[in-house]
Amino acid sequence: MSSIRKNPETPRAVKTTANNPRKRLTPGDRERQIVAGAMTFFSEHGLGGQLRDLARQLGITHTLLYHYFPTKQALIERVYTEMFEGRWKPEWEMLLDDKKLDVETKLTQFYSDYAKVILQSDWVRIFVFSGLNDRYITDRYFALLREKLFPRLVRETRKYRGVVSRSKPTGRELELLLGLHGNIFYMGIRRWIYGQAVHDVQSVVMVDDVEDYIHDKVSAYLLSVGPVLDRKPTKMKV
Amino acid sequence: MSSIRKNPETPRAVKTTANNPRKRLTPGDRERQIVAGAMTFFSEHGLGGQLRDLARQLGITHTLLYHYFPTKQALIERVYTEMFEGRWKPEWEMLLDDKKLDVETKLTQFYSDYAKVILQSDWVRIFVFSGLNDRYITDRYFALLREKLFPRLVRETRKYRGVVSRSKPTGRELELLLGLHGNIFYMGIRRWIYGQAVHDVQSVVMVDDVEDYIHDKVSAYLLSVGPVLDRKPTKMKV
DNA sequence: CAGATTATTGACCAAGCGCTAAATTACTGT
DNA sequence: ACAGTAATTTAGCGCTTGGTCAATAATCTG
Repeated sequence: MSSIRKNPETPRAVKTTANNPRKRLTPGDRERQIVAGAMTFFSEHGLGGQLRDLARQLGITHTLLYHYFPTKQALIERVYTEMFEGRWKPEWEMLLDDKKLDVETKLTQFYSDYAKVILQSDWVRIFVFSGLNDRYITDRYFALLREKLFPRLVRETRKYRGVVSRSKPTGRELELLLGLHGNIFYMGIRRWIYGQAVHDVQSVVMVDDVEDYIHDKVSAYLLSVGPVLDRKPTKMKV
Repeated sequence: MSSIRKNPETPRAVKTTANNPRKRLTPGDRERQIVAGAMTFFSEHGLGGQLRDLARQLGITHTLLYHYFPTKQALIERVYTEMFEGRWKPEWEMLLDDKKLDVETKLTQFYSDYAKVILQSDWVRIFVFSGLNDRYITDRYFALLREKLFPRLVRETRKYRGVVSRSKPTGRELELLLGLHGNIFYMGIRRWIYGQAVHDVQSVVMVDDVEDYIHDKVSAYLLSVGPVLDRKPTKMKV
């Protein structure tokens, strides 16, 4: 949708003039350029952004987009796979399966690196756009997490608590875990959806600065999950 | 924008026929009906949803909307104020200021009631839509939180930890607090943006079921904030 | 029941949308 | 140099959009 207020600055066209002649790229280069441009473009204007505007931003005409992608949806799906499916690192699973490292180190290392991948404007915004839209990627991505990540985190958490059960995780167990996971992602939401500072971190890409926070969050999670889960759920009436 | 895929079911018009004649409401009733309809409509289709579709859903023509609201933006802003500004309860501040209650009870009671207000499809979705769009409400809403809520929560957290300082909260302090806050809100995001179950809670309105989870989250926060903050920030290289 | 009022509608507009087809113009190999 | 290929553009089609305005009809007043 992108525009409840009419777009403030119309992207300036890169006009084809005498000293700025029509550029002719190889199909491969042009396609990569389009996909890269589409990523940032859609992350800013939403999946409903106008192809004419994207084209203008790239300095080409919108019809050229249709030369490379038969339909807008095709371009979007290309962005999906490249940005979300393509950035999952199998080494994360290996790290979490490593029997030599202690749990706190593993979780902290994993989420530090994971955060570097997903805590970026493009990733967060397109993800949320998709969630609000048709959930095309969010559904698939959560399926990925449920298969490859959450079971490992549950296992490690139990190991940390000294619990040996291999049974299906309880609702409260999962809820606390998703609390940690959401905690990390919420930093991205605050930064790139609400435009609120993640404290003192104002750089375009969140990197080292957040590592302390992530370590804090992981520690807080591990520190509290045992006592909280061992406590009986006492409904406090309000 | 709402439609990357063409809208699946077109809202059926309530046709004006012989046995379903043109309804004539008082201006007050009609206006309320429009605003109420707009809330759910915009929460589903985004602020970019078509006024014609909203009108069709209400059983009127889109021109009638312009009789009550001069522009689409005016209607949206009306929704904003009614849904966000209008639902903040001053009694929350009184509850948190109550000197007789212990911290854990206060936080749990507050977030339980707060969750009932904000953890609803309309609220969460419109909030996030706005964040992705122009941040019109999110900015104003965060200003509200920073003024009326966060200072109280910081104060209570310190009281719980036995810390007497009244100094400006540190980044890590705020980050852990926002972790709790985001934890609560993240339940709504998961449920109404990602369409993922908040474990075993599938009802349209989240009510009692989440209270245990909220209590868990508050406990986890209070339990861990002291030890984590007392620990030196040790950068773990990844 | 006549007439005034006004809630509601139908017809319309200019701009913008995704998308198509045909014309151009920049490269490539010989 | 010159033809062939194909990357890129110009022109345009059908549809939708936010918004306008005069016509219609439901209700109120006398």
